[in-house]
Amino acid sequence: MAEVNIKYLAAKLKLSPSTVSRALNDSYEISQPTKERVVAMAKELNYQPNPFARSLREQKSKTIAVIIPERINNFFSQVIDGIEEITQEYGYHLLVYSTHENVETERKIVSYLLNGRVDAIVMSVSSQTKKIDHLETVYSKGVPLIFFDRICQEIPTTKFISNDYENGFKATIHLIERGCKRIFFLMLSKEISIGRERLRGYQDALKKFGLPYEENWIVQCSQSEEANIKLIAKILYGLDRPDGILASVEKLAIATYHAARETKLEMPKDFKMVSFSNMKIAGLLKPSLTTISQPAFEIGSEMAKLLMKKLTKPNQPAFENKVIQMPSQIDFRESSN
Amino acid sequence: MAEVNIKYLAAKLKLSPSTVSRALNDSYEISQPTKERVVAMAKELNYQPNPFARSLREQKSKTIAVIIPERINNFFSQVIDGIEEITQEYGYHLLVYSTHENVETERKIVSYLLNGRVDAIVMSVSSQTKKIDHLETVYSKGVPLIFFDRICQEIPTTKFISNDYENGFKATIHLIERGCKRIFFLMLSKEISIGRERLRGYQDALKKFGLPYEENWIVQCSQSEEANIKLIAKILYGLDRPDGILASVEKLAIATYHAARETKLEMPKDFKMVSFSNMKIAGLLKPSLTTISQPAFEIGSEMAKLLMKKLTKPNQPAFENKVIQMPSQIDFRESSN
DNA sequence: CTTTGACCCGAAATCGTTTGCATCAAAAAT
DNA sequence: ATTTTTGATGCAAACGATTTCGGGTCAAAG
Repeated sequence: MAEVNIKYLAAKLKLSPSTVSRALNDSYEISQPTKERVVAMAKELNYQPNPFARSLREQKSKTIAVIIPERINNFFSQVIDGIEEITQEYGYHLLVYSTHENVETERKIVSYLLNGRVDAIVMSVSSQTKKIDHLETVYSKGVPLIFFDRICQEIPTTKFISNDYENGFKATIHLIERGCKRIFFLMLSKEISIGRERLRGYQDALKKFGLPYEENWIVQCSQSEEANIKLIAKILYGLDRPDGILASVEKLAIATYHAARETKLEMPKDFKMVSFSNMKIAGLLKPSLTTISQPAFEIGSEMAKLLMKKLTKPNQPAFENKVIQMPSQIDFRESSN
Repeated sequence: MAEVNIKYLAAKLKLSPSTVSRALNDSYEISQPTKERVVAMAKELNYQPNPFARSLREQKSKTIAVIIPERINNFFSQVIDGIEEITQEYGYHLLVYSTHENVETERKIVSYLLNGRVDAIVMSVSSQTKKIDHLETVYSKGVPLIFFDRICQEIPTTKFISNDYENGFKATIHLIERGCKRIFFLMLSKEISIGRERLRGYQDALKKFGLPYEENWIVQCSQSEEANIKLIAKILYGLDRPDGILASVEKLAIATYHAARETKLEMPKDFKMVSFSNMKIAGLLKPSLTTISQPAFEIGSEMAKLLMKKLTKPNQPAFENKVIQMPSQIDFRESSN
């Protein structure tokens, strides 16, 4: 493990550590020949500067935290791919955390990150997050913070989402046009912004067409897959069962497939469904699923670009308090036809 | 941003930084009353030790790197969930990198990690990895290293895989029993260990049943989804097309679904398929897919347990040079019946 | 002949912790 | 009464990099 550090390098070259440092950082104070000599030797000895020494001195870590509610989810995976695409060019590293939709875990993770370990945080809040004092702490500590998808409106920073309202609206209209009269809305939690926007779109669409709807058509699901399947199956068994379903997140669409199987109901004959989902194989399901998919990769890369601008250029202002919308795409398939 | 550090804390308490440090680390040298006073003040001022100063001093980072070939893959996501489950308890952080199946990217990522940034590396090598000098460098530098799934046999460390040979064998026999005579094997690359083992199982099963097979039944696919679909479609259009397919990785099964659709062939009527896959919704596909799924979460958590033992206890030996097998599960579904 | 400035480099401080060693008072042992 | 032990704390060095400050050389300018 005999680490080769800058002092060792300096000794080898019969130079001082300061000169070596400057040479490696291409300082104007060092002569060309010396620079070359240093760089050559550094390469030969395979010198790698100690990241902690540097971080300590520079007060920055070249590391970004990404906090997501769950890992087994195409949307979030794609977003991270998008982020990495950009940050890798700049030599930044990604610490990835999953909250598993648990607020307590979220609070804990966030608290780990307040000591300068990361230069910025990119996050999508858990569905259970109601109190947001931990997020306010992050903001007030001055850690650059960006939200996406599940955003927290109260914190004045930049947020990236898709046109959720519009797509909730469009999807509902699509179902109405396909003849649905009793359209249910499945959501994870009232807390999350994304669900609320999609819900508003749904409600406004019904209103526009003068369709009545009842409170219990808005179904609050939980984190438990089994519980959700049971809940949805119960709804499908009911006398006043839906003829249309709008699932605000992918996992609820999946649960609905299982529930449909259990109740022996068939899409799109017995009811139709549209879901927000970034599943790649939506077209291979039985029946294939009509989806509204967000430009996940682009959301990730756009966020990263904004971050890199802020972190690598001097005198950058704080992130503006605004919401950036990136359009989703609707793919019509069998489940709603 | 006025950071509260140990010096500030010491001044407030009218103690020296060393005493404060020892008190916070619960050293026996410090009296109980002082300890309490220090801890109380630390809490009040919300003191968070600077991780870089600590890492620099301690020569360890409490960070582990996880390197995977792709993010949009249930198997890898589950593995990471498993790792995180354990490491989080110990206060370790996870740097996650994707190579996108690209060796050059893999080399670059690995080289970033040789400077002590991480205390250990957990990885699954890219399908293109043939030369392994970069991995040897990691090993020789003494960075604890564990492989999983796509392992590198040449490096003498602990590796975690599933019973791939056995399952390749079983899956093939299953297809044979279902009447298949011309079973093709789809693989990503000859380089990856996992593919080789599964292939051996396939070959031995055919041999056992005295079934002849031709070289071109072993199909080498690429990274491009489209190219794979075209390739498989071409095979399915062929006169000597397969009546059974064993896909050694999930993405090739997906490609086969698309190819089948293109060629208007139907599973399981025209050909049957079994795939290695950790897809959760294999049962919802049309037709539902017979899968061999690895205990991904457990693989992750077992690796993490081994790591934590090594990293948190004193005088731990290097990882043994051995392969740990964790049994997969086969779920028979329509695609092979 | 002195001054100026460009150029190249080194000593030492700094970032925030941890820790080996020194200190020093009080209690215990002689 | 003197020495030894014990317990609690402080001083200063270290970890490995960057950077401020300053020193020296040499050529051009005054």
